[in-house]
Amino acid sequence: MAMSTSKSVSSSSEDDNELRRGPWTLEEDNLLSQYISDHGEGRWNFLAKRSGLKRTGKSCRLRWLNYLKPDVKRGNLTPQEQLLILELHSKWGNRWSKIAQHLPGRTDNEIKNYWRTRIQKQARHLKIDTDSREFQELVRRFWMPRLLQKAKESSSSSAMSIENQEIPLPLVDGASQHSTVGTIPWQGPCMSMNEAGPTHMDQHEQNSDSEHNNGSCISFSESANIAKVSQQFGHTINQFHSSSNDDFGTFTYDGHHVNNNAFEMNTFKTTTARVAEDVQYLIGDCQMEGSNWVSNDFACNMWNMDELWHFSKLQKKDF
DNA sequence: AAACGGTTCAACCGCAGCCCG
DNA sequence: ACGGGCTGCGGTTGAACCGTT
Repeated sequence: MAMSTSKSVSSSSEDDNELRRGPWTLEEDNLLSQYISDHGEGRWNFLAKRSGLKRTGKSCRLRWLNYLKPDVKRGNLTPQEQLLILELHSKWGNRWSKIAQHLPGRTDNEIKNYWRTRIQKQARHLKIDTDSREFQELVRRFWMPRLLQKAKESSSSSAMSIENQEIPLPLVDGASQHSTVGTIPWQGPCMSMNEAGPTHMDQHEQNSDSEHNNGSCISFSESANIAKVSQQFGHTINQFHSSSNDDFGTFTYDGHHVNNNAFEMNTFKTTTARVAEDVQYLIGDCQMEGSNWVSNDFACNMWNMDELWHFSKLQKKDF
């Protein structure tokens, strides 16, 4: 990756005192890593001067946090992580660093790139504004079920339960202690179209009581309340079987006692299948021949644009 | 094989907020 | 209260990569 951009990399022969810009070399990486392991991170401008790097403190900080830091996770985002990003973005908008705090090992830069290159791109293709309710509906009713399906597939293929994949559900803004770790943030396929958008709702959402919803239809703003995600999940299940109890730390489903902190794979599978059924209903005959979204690698690569397009058309009829 | 166009992601920039003298 | 330095955030850029023709 050692190349020089006309704009960004200064020639060292021109002026040894000039700051370097552009891609980092292996030597620079080693120098920075070594300095930080010796002296710790922080005081970036000081570090930049003392380490011998011809970089700004800012550049050093960025390189460390986004690339060199040992706990930075490499590779594609998992479906679970993608789900979490969708959910958290619906709540917080472009608060990348805040979102990143809830995805261990992922950087704000990475999440921002994911959003812009994957999510926003799809919205652009569909001529949908990502701030619109239409888009939020699309996310909730189309993408999330698919990610959920994908998560299920990846979980079952690796013979791991969801709990073992360590999908952290954030405890945020004084969120209820009932919030859990390891719960997929799915709230069900139907939402009220009369609700306000996802922004500026922090105070309101703390007071919103999802128990007042009818169970099958929830508002987007409420569903975006991460603190209640697991609760809503229980209600979604309740929609099918009316077997949940009021304690959303645990609930029963199909006669099984399910702990929200680590709900069982069987439950997850069954629920996913039902969500998929629901989405099949929503999409109906509009599924394109040969576009098997279950087998498509939609979560890791492109979404199926045919389906998205048809789905967005369906939605537009609703508006 | 080469050219081309689209996509990805590391890195940069400007700005805002915080802290401290 | 003010100004300067530092840090962190979000938006943008562009080279490298990848798939298609």
